[in-house]
Amino acid sequence: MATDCRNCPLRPRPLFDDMSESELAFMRNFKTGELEVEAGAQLMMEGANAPHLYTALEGQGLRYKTLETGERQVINFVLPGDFIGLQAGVMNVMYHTVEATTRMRLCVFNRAALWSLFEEQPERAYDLTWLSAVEERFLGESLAMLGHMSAEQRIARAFLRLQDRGTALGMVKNREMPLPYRQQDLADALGLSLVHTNKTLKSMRERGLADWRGGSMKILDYSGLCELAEMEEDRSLTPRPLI
Amino acid sequence: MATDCRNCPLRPRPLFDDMSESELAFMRNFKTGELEVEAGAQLMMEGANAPHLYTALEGQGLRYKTLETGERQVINFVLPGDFIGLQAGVMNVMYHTVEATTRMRLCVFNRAALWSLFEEQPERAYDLTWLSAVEERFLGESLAMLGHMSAEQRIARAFLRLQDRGTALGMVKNREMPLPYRQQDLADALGLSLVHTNKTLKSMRERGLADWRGGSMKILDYSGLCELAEMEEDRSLTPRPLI
DNA sequence: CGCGACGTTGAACTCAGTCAAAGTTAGTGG
DNA sequence: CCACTAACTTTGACTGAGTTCAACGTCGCG
Repeated sequence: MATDCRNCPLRPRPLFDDMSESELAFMRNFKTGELEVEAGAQLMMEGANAPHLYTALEGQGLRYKTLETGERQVINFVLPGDFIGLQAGVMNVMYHTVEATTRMRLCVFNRAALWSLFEEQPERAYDLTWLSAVEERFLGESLAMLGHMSAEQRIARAFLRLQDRGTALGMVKNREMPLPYRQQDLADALGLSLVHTNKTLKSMRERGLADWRGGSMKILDYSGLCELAEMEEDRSLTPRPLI
Repeated sequence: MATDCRNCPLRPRPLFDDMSESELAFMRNFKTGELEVEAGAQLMMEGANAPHLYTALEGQGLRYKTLETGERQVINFVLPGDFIGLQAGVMNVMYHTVEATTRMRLCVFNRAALWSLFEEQPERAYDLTWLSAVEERFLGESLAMLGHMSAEQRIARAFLRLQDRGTALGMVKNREMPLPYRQQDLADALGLSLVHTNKTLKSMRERGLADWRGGSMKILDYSGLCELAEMEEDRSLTPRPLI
């Protein structure tokens, strides 16, 4: 039973912008259904086109590129509210793969209708560009992270960024949130080897900074982590459009 | 004397998509003038808003982020045809700085008119999103590069990417193109130290791969560089919109 | 119970960073 | 025309964070 956009569980969150009546009407029409996929499913494949666009409703996933050498670069972690398939939508081909890490529920949009969005809903088109610009910003920050930070700092920063997003989505209780990824996933996101990631995680656990085991990540020393990651202690995410 | 968009020196290049009459008319109106800046000028500043958007017409520049520690992360090299200020346009603030490396000539657009672009010119809005998606793709590749490649490979890849862009812009003669950056700029782009960049450049020069000195970069062994960079020898850039 | 996926640990090695100093070049002003 | 400076490049020596290799441990599942 598909959720009506009017009852979207995500949109009421302060993280997401309000939607006008006309936008809502458009979205209800734009949305063609819902999809539930099992953990491990590939939603989008690098090099392929895709007939659908998605917005994650529930569950968690990964975006990654596969390199010629077989290694992976994780581009980002996919959480509820994330729009999936913009590249395929405008460029007709994906340049990274999107995979479900847990079982996921997704809103499905018809790619062919994307053009009508630009024609009929300039606000929504603007929002799409906004999202793309945010992603660009995020990737720029990731680049800086890989270019200039130690393993410990990268992990601290990744944890804090995830916690920020998790907080805005109500996934955090008592500085603890579900993080159902493997160590290899984090290593591939941060440009580190699995072994070194493992050792650094252990040291951070022992030093009482953060504890990530069994699919759940808990921040133990918030201030310490912020300092390590060179991040403000007082942060909040800018509200963003939901598509 | 400002160039009329009808006589745009860039648009006829195969790198750029054709433009319809109505798009051209819109662009002529959207463009409010031209700006010429000296080498070293900052066009956009991180954290600040900007009243204007630009498209580079001539000259070369840099996009970079400044980190808390004072280090820089170069995000990308700015060449003619690049659109500057999308972040400021949609997010009201830049998250990186854009600086002219050489004297530059730029088309100037009024930021306030950006919204009219979305309202009146869905094709142009689509193009803008397209550009943003391309940038996202590029950053994803850069991330993979920093995460998984050796210093030599990163430099090889950077050179080839620049040469691809330079070729499409007619800046390459005999596998040689102007590259007016400092070694520090490349180092900051690739997440390497200046010293190591210098030594790697020397070794690549001595091994007959590529020679970059005095503001000019020449590829000596194309096949060798491609192999090193894990790139196809036979590449071409997808035509893209010019804004 | 055995297999596969994931996590943990130790040892050896190496690529790249840091430090420190000298060389080169272009520009400036006396 | 030459001393002087500032920006950039080059070089050598030393160091260490992170990789690689190779096991071993643990847990859930068919």
